[in-house]
Amino acid sequence: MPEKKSKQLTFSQIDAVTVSQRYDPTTVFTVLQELSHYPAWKKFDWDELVKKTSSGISNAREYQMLWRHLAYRYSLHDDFEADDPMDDDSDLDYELEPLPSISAESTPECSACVKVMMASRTLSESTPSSSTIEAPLTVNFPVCHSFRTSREISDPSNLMEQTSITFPVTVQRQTLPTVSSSDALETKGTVGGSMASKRKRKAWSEEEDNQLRAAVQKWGEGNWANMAKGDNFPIKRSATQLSQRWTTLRKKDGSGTSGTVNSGATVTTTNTQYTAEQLATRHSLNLALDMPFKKLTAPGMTDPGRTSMSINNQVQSRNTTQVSTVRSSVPLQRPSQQACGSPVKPTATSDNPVSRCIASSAREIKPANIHSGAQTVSRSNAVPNAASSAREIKPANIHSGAQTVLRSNAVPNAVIVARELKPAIIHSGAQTVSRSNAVPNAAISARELKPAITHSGAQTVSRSNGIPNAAISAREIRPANIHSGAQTVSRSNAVPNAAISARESKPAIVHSGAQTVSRSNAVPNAAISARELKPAIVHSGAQTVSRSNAVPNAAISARELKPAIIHSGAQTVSRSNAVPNVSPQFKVSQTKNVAHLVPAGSSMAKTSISAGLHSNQKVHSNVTSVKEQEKRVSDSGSTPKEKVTEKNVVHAVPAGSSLTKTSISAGLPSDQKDKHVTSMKDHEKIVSDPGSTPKEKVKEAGASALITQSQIDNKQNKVGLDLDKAKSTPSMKVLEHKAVPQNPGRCEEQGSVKNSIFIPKPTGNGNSNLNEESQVQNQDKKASSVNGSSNQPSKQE
DNA sequence: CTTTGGGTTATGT
DNA sequence: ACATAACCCAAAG
Repeated sequence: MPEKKSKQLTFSQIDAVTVSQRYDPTTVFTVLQELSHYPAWKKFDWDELVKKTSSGISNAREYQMLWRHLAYRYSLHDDFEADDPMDDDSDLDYELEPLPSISAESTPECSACVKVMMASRTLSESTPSSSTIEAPLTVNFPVCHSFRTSREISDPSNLMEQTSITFPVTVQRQTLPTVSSSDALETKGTVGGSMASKRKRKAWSEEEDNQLRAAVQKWGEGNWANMAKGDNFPIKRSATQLSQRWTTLRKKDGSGTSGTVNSGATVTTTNTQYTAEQLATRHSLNLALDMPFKKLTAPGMTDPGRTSMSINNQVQSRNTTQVSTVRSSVPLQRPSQQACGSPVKPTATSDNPVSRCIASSAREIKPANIHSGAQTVSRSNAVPNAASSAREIKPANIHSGAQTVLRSNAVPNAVIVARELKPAIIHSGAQTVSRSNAVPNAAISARELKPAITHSGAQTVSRSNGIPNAAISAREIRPANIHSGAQTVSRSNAVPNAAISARESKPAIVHSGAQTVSRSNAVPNAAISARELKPAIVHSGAQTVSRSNAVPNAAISARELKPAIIHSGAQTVSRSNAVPNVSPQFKVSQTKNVAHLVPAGSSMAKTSISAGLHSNQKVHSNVTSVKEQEKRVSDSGSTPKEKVTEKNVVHAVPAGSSLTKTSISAGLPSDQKDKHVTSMKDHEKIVSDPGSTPKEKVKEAGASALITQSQIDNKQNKVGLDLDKAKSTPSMKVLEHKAVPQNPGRCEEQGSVKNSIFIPKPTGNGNSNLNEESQVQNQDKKASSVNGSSNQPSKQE
């Protein structure tokens, strides 16, 4: 029995056994529960507590002792008549480790312990609830106190044995404490009859959101059915609902406005994530304690760092969402994977400069939350001949940290590999597979970089300076959302004999970032290839496979550049100036797939075309609005003169040349009905409905909308007839760029689609994306004709 | 089975 | 009253 107090002790399994030998789990939980309900501002009045307690403890000193044992490993002595005063809190200076180390094996057992304890409690109390959950629960107890909980095995000699026990556990089903206050639970047939209310909506609570995030983290997106069916899945929603909610959540998280960006160490609600085990434990505790989870704060503590017991600590740290007093300075680790309480940085590093020839690998580094820490697989200084690899680095949230697989200085002959870097959300961090300085003969590869959302971080596979003979490859870079970050596979300066390849870069949405496979300056004998660059939507970013200046003997290839919609960005496969002997395999200006062509400059930093181009939004907004109006029109049969006001139009905000200035998404309507990709359907619908003759106005505010040639080409053939039909709706007012349309006759008259094509203007300075950008702006804004390819935008009645 | 589109409801302005 | 967001259902893929 532990007797000595010491700082940062942990509540060990031995302690648990000690407690359980002495007290019934129900008693323990009751005490904790009562204490947790105790006003936080109040100093514990043990006498008062004991008077009211339902734990069965009648002695205030004993009550206090139990608490202190749980919270601070205070010794469980038998002498309750001790002479030390009750209000002596001196021992409370010695708190337990907030996140004690728990072995990977014992974690599920802890969880199981809680379940069993919960079961015992609910059984003993025989709550008058109707339904019960019955399931065999196999628990592998190295050291535990199962005999008490099962109430059937009563041989204490088994105490320290390692046994595997299967409990027939029957748990009373209890209502989830997750329902928000505004929601009633009456939906699911509480009283035997009325299932009739088929559409009782139930708002998603914060906790449900977090649970969903955790579930997605565990099962991945798409397995909604499995989640919904999952036995211990806490969310009682259908698969469809899960899916829908997830899309909503993603949007939310992607908006970056929901307090998800934290500068400090504290965690806000939306990004707290839980693993399934955590959730299970948490839920079990909820049930066991019969209390809302948020009340598990260490009660009565003035020091928020203090906690009640180890398991409580874990729970607390997972529950930073609503417990304002808990400072989650120590990010939670996935308990089943790693030991709890590991330091902030979940790193697999070989930073030791002394060591040589080290291979460091990290598999499945999956911290739940990385708020300010860096997840790094790195080797820092002067480590020759090293190989570092990281597989499946899947942080759920990286708020301000950098996920990095890098090697920084003077690392010759290194191999850095990162596979499946899948951060769910990177808010401001940089996901980088890079090597920076003077790294000869290196191979850097990253496979499956799939951040779901990158807000302002740069996803980069790069090599910057003076790196001869390097191979840089990135496969399957698929960020779902890149808001302002740059996805880059690049090499910038003076990199001779390099091969840069990027395969399957498929960002779903690139808002203002530049997706670039480029090589900029003075790169002789280089091969740059990009395969399957398929951004779904590029809002204002430039997707570029380019080589700009003085690059002789280069081969640039791009296969399958298939942007679904390029709104204002430039997808370019180009070589601009003074590049002899080039055989680009992909000619942009002649392909249907790339329409909105902006000559890419040499500088990556300057390729953020966003400049005032949110035509996308305009188009979408207008389309959507018109659609809706049309709907109304057709519904009413009238011809209302409705206006689509500028609310639906995203105004042109000239963006600066630097990436940091191109956060177009900020100005975008938060909701495009989630139909970015599919909105062309709306187009079709609009123009294809000849029945109505709405006199609608789609106001343009200065800037004209843009629909790229790819859109036109992809859709126009299909829509062609419909477009013709659409002539019958001349009252619809949409701007049009009559710029060398492939179907000029049609486009000119329909007035329903703005069409603009930008042919790259060969300038004297191919580096100047700024110039290019401004040209685009000019084209867009002033509708000035560049190369005669763009005409004045016109409004039609 | 999941996603998508549309309708409905709730909430904010 | 209107606009938007959130939710639910049904159909499409």
